[in-house]
Amino acid sequence: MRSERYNVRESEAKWQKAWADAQVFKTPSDDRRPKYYVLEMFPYPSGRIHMGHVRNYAMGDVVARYRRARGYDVLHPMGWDAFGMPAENAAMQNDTHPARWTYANIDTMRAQLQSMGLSLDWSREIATCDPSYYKHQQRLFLDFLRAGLVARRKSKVNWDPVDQTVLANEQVIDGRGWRSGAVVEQRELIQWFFKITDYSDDLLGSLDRLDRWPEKVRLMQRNWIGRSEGLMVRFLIDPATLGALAGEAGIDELEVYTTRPDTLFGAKFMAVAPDHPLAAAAARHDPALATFIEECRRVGTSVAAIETAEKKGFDTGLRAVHPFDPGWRLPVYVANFILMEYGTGAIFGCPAHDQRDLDFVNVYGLGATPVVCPPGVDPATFTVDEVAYDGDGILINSRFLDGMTIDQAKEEVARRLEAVTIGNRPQAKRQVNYKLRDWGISRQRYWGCPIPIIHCESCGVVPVPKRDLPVTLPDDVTFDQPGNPLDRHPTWKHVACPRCGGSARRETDTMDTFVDSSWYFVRFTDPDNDAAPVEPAIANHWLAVDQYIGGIEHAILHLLYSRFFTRAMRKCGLLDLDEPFAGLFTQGMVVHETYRDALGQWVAPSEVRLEADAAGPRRAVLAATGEPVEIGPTEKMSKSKRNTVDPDDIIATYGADTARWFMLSDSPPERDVIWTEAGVQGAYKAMQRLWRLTCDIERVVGPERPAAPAVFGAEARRVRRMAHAALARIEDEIERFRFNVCVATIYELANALSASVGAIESAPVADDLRRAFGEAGDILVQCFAPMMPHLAEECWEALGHKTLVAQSPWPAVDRNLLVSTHVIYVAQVNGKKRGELSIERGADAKEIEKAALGLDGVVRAMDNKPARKVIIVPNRIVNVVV
RNA sequence: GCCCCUAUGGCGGAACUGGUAGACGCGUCCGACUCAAAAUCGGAUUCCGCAAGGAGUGCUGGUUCGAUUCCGGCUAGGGGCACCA
Repeated sequence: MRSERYNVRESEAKWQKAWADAQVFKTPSDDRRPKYYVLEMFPYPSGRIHMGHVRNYAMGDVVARYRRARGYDVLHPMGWDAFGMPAENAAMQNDTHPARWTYANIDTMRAQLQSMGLSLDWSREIATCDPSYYKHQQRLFLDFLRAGLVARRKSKVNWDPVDQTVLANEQVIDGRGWRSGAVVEQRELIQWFFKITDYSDDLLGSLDRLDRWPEKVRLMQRNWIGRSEGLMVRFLIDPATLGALAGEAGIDELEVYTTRPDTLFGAKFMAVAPDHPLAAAAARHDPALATFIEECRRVGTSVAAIETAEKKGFDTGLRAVHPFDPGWRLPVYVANFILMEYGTGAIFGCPAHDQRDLDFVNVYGLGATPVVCPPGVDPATFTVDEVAYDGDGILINSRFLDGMTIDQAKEEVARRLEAVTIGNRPQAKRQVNYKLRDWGISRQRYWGCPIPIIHCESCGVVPVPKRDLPVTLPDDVTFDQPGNPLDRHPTWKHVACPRCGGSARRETDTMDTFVDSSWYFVRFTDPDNDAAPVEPAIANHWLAVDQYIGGIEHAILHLLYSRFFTRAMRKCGLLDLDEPFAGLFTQGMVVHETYRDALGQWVAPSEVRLEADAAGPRRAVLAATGEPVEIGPTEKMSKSKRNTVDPDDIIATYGADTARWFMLSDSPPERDVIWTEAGVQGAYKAMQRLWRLTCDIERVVGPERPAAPAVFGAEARRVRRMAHAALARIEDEIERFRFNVCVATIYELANALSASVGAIESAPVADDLRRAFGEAGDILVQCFAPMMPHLAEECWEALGHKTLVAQSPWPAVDRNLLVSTHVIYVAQVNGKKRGELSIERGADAKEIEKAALGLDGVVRAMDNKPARKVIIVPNRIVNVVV
């Protein structure tokens, strides 16, 4: 007789050791079975794992264990995204070294992850801050450089004044640094760039083929890449208006990019960005304009500034000639709402059909002539004053375009202007534009991968020869002042030029940490390779990642960069792969109620006692003092609001299986899960119930499993049918990432088996039924094994197995059991249920109709009226229409 | 401003491609066991109604024998992008 209570702590330790001893999760490199690569986004070693990690890795582990049972050669690795600012901040605050802080955190978090019982191949563990990793990243940089995918140029950058470093566009959120939250400033610096824009079109077009990605993520990337089709149009400047500028180069014309060439006859003005060369040229002769430009710069690009800023402009005095009318002049303004970074930094303004242009002319009184008339509106009376019209319609007030649709007019304008030649070039050409910018990777920080470049006064920019890699970070650095410790290190940056041997200077910028995470999934396929970043044959075998799982917050940054890296590595001959992640799942967050005490201070859940009040509202008090606590909104777990729960505490109290089970029950994986104490206790009870059920089944089955009988009796058939139906459903739901429905199905099976076993009063039980219970018990345990692996091993052993369930093949569904001889029809009258009838499968329509019309409920509802029509849906429903 | 998603009992959520709305869990109530409690087990639990029955998937209109599911129009909540020409 077994213990009635499942001892979580003992069992979890025992089975974790058993898995490790048998090396169950180590992925050999010479397996012939079909491969399956499942990966969860690797963590930043911040100190301790949080519930978000638990959820992420619980899901990934379900997939890994399920695929392993289904006979796949599964790769399921783990590593550390280990470079980054927090390590430097910690170094500053605690007088430690970023490396020591990082590796200590890794040790802590590794132990925590191991306590979760994840089926990871720890022999492949990597940390991006290890020279054995970043050495290869430096090689990749040099490969990319040789392939023309790296650029070094002066550019306006987003400068984070708190972190004292540059940020990529993707890392600026609402005008603030994504990490520090500081308002970002604009600075001009020389930066290293990865030329992600070389792949704008490919990165966009390939999204259509990522059919196992969430539509939401594809859409976000599509918008981020921001493709638009338009026309580049050259406007000549009327020489008579040049004034003091006469004779200067490059000011005789103004090129603009437009997606609405159809509205050319609605043009009222031209405008250029304050940074536009034309603005600069004009400002040299006009101090007032120079002052205006200076003002524009000061306002900056923060969200608040943009929202409150009025449309302002400064008339340069220049006049542009309308491309279709040599006598038509357009004033050229410098305007604060034109961005130098997009298009050509210059526009023609059509106020009637662009809100910004309309706001602008309403300040300067330039008027608005509508040139697109909405359907059903009289062109003679159609005017635009406060709200620009950007909808569909027919061209008006536009000479030869009148009567055309917008598309026809765009085509006509493009066709005509392409045919006009000015100074050997056509006046216009069609052009595709993207919002996507090249990826600036230079960071003025210490704790990152050094960029392997040497600056020599005579040779210029010289790549570090591959034989000299890695360029390692110096250990003896100080963090007692802001700025880059590498830059102020006494000796590190002084080196001999590899080309001429003269004195030279190392590049002191390090790479953006997003570079580290853009190829780690490739490195996992061959992590010990010292000769090269990857072995193409091995990488090509394992990649693409079959299932990638992580948070939606990486929808753009990390996923877009990784897609770029895959293409860049392909160009360098390192990979033969289109896309890195064939399947992507973005999980929801873990959220928790927030609590505040009487003073408004945040209170942690562990300090709060919830008091159930029969019907009234829920109340909470401080556990220590009984003082009331206000229950606030349920939000993402965060340290600042103190609404976190430590996974360690949960695992110590309830076990890893409980935490995993709770994460998978109830909430659909893509939605937020609300963490509650009651929910955890529910999961714990479920675990104990499953254990008791297994013991009950084992008692009925007995020590020896009977052989399969020639014929199963009715009850045995019913038990087997329940088990196989649940199994079929669970397979389907796991593959569709519907773990909450899996959990529900497991409960259903457990409830049914429990009732069935409970009904057995005493021995002896017939062999066929014992056999059926044994089989059903096995299926039940194997179904929850991916989710509660420790409990499953304990149950598997209790059921008399000598093997590990982690190494057992997934049971095969016996489809014959799922087909029953009778089906239940729902009988409806006028679409309302009035009864049901059990009838032999395949009965003909007449028979079904007769049976339905004979049901009491149907007769009553028909109220003596004749049936006008009877609709029969095979095996489902019969509807009588009266 | 533009784009997208979501809305089902007290709560989290089920409902295959239009076919029994509310599976499963939490909570609550009743009962059993117990001196008592915890644990466990059994039952009830969308709303109105004693019942028969009726209403019901954010609101509203439509298609259909039949709509949580499809289409149109709203409302609310959430998210992404954002002077992108």
